Amino acid sequence: MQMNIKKIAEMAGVSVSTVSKIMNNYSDVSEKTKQRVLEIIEQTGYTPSSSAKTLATKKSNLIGVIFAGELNVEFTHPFFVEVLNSFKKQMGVLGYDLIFFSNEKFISSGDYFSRCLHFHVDGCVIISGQQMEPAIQDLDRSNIPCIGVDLELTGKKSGYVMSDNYQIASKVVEHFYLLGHRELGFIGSTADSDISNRREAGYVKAIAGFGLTMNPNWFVHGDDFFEPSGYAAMKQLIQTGSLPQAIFAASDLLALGAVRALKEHGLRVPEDVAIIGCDDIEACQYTSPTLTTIRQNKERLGVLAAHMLFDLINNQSEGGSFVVEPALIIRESCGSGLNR
Amino acid sequence: MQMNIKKIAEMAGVSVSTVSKIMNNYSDVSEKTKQRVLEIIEQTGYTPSSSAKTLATKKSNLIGVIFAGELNVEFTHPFFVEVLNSFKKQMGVLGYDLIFFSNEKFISSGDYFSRCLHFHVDGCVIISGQQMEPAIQDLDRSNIPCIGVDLELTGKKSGYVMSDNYQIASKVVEHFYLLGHRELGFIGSTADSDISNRREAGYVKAIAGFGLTMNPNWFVHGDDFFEPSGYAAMKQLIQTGSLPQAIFAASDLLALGAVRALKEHGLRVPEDVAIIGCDDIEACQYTSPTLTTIRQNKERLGVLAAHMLFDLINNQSEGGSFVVEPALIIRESCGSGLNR
DNA sequence: GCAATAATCGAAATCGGTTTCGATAATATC
DNA sequence: GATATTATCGAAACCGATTTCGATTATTGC
Repeated sequence: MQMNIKKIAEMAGVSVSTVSKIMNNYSDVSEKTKQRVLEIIEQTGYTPSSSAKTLATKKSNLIGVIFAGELNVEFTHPFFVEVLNSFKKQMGVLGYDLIFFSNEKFISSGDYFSRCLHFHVDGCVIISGQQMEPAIQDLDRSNIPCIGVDLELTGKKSGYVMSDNYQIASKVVEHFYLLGHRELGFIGSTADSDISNRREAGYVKAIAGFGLTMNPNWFVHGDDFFEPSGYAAMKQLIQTGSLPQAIFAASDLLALGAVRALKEHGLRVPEDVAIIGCDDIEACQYTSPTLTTIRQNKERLGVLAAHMLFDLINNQSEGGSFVVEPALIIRESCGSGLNR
Repeated sequence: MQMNIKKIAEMAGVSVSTVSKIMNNYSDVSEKTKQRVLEIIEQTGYTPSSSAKTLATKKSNLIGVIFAGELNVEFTHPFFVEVLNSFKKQMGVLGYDLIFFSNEKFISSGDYFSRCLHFHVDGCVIISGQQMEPAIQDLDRSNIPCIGVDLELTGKKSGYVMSDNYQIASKVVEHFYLLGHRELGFIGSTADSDISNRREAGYVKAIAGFGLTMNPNWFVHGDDFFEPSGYAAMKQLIQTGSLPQAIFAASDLLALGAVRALKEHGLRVPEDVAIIGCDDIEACQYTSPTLTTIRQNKERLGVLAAHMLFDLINNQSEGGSFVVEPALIIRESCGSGLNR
């Protein structure tokens, strides 16, 4: 039989308020009655209703998770999903559960803000590599605590985490440089991808930083971050007749697509062209050649996002951002790697 | 300013009940007042509180998502995550949002049932390849509608979806058979993995069905479904000195691990040993050789799970199960494939 | 032993909705 | 025009918790 606080109170011969106080660790209840009530709660398996509690306290202990931008990725995105995994675990330790807005009736209109109010979420995390949609801006400007993952949220109750994209690019260029490559190319995603743009900007800057000159003809772009786009972009590059010695791709899948195109044209990786990807997805270890790449610290990103959100919720922070350091993972696609 | 139904009622000069009726499409309210109220709702951006609604109606429009078993997978599991993606989308179309239990305070004790009551979920989906834990049994036996993914739930308000593991195995054996292989091996996960066991059982049965004899020495097992386990299992097999002509691995990663071990010992795939994996994860396309595998219809599994759950929630079904057909995806790891 | 203080408990208002049922107004029937 | 019927609306109870504040009881000080 489904329990509620009233039944527990009756069974224990106390008032409803006393039971509530016991559940919430109030001090003005004697140890004796506390034990008696606790025992009954144990026996009956009573669990308080979250809706009643949220209604009364205006706290839900729920974190909203929003995948903004390209709807077709979500759970299947290899990078975000790992950040999310770590975020979920850490948020769980902090005492929260996660809610994913999927109800098409509301999500299709993109009104995430209303949904957050509807569910009384204590905060939310927004995962996106795209530029900010208006719907997300509403959230950012609201006083619902928000953390962006790879999304620069700047509202008064907002913050964000991302990898240091300049450092990513800089590590790539350094590695290429030390291997003797001076002619560097780039394969990115579309112009509306913040991530791709930041990586490209960092790359350009790093190239200049190493005293090299960049050749715009070696910079090409696909339609997204997936393998076929990398393949198409590489083909395009090959057809120009002029190839760089080394190419940095804004994602591992773009890199793998590029490798496929090169192989198809009888070119060898890394002998003819060296390639570095980005993200270190699982497949990198199993491809041929295995893919040298930049690994983002996904676990750390998730943990940081969780803690920042927690602090924001508890007014112990004014928001801001955390940028985490990436790591170069040397495999075969650049040739014999020196180790750093 | 945060709105509520009372303020809306005052602004429109009607009673709270009238506003509620309008929000819920009752018929006993005139078109004129309806329009007036709707306009105010639109202007103020009023969104009803889910907790108040849930409290009053005992319906939350929330589906609980539970990852049972190995806690280290969750969002990063390549197969489940795709099923989940499809499930989420379909559940969204049916008007539901998803909640993930992560609060360690409760999840560590495994009491999913309490959590479901706590949140008043209308139903839940349980994702697992392990044998049933007691905590899941409580849920299965309860009258909370439950759907298992790769988990045989048999309660009166339960159901499940899974791929036809016998058919999976049967397609593998048929393919091997037509390629001329008669000596068949198997690499599985641990003995407490339902999935691995079902695939192995199906495999054994199919071997017999094709009039072949099975050799237990060619059946080995790893500690999980991941790559290193496949590598270790294959090494173990190699050390026995006797190798089968073809091997079916219970997961793609196990298969890839086996490939690595074979290569390391100077053996070629598929020339020396043919390999078929299972799941068709993304990496299969990028490895060398590319991996022939069995693809499960993840999208269909997710959609079916959603619809079954919906029917269970609305008492339009007595539960039961759906088994979906797998497909053989021919790539390079078995040699020139005839097309079916 | 009595007043002052502290410990313990409960009544009742509140959170924001839903739903029943009765009241009133509008319309139809003859 | 009186009555029956239907359309429209609102009062109030309810869902299951929290929290304030006052009442009662127990303890302490002297």
